[in-house]
Amino acid sequence: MLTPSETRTLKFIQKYFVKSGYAPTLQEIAQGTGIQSRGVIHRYLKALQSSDLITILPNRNRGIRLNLEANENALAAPIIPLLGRIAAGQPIEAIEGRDELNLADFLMNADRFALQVTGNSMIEAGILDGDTVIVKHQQTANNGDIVVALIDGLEATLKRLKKLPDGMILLMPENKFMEPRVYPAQRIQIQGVIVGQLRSYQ
Amino acid sequence: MLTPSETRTLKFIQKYFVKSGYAPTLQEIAQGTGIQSRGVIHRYLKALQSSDLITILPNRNRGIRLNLEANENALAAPIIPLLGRIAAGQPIEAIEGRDELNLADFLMNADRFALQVTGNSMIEAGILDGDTVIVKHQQTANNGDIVVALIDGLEATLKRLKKLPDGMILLMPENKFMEPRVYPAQRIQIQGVIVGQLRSYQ
DNA sequence: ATTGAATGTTCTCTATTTGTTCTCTATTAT
DNA sequence: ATAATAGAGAACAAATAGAGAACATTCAAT
Repeated sequence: MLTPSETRTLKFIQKYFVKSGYAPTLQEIAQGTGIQSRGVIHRYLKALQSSDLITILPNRNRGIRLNLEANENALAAPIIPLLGRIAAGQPIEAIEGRDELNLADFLMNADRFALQVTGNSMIEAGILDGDTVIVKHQQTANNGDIVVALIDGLEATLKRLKKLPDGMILLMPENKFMEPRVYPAQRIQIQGVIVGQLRSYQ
Repeated sequence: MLTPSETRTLKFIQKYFVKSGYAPTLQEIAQGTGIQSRGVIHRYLKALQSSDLITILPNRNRGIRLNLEANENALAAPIIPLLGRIAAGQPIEAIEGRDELNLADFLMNADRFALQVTGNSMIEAGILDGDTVIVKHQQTANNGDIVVALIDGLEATLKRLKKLPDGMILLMPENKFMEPRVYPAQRIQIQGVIVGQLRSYQ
């Protein structure tokens, strides 16, 4: 089991690796984690090596190898390191004040549920066939929300909501090959509003 | 049977575990449950150990392990109900044999990290400006994978990978307004492969 | 090949936090 | 009255966190 300092050290190394393609020096780790002494860092590295998380190539500069593949066990907490922003043709840029992504904050809540999407009606909103959407259960929605709507109590559909001035409701697909449809408000029942979307490439 | 204070203590530990990935100190438990004395907390921990709910590693900082039963009851496991499939103009259809979505299976592993995407270069693959991608840290990738690539050890970019027969590497944006680029293999370093993508609408 | 700076390594030392065991007090239910 | 529960807090040993000196090795520039 890692101590918080060891965890901090490992995360910094991982981050550094992705950003620059090679391992940091002890000095750089020290700076990045707010410590003055290289000796302290070295002690943490030995601990990480004992846990099989890294390999130290002895007496080599930047001689740290990450052993993350070997450690296939899932993490205890729904937290993954958030390294920063990536844009085409630029170095990865740090996001101030945020260095981890907590999926619990992001998605978990008692009134949420998931739906798998089939079809391409929302493809221009970046929701593809096979994606999963996280829906917050609620009866009402704002103009422009993507909602799960029940039509005539029968058909369910995922569309963008537009309330028209005459009290009618417009359900808009995000696909130029499909047509928006207009319904009187009483035929439409909102089941929930999209709060998240996710996709697996595995 | 647990006393109310013991239950309160256990709940706090479970919560802390989910949030941070390691156990709290006695001091932190005390603060979190509104108690002044570490000695009191220690007594509760001993009681929880007698009920086989936790294991105390003696004389170690943060040396509390949750035993199986306590782990299963931990509230915030990264699981949300998966209701079924939704398609345009049809009722929600149940998915056989799956009724929950476990984000841990999906995303969590020691060798994963997150990046926030800026720009529109992957828009036709359903990855929009502001989305977060989950990347598996690895040096190699297959043809057609979406990868985080480091060009000349400097610029990082998110593109689809094509290995050309002549040993060159093609980095393809998924945006018809942008051009693919070809590089000699030694200029490109693969930092990881996309295994997931997520978006928040909140 | 030589040299000097940077880097890795091993140490000793210090301070603080943490776990642990006690004793003491107060409240509540039986 | 007695026992169970709840808490405060003192005292001590161990673990953790860190600084920094000293030395060996590596590495890049000359």
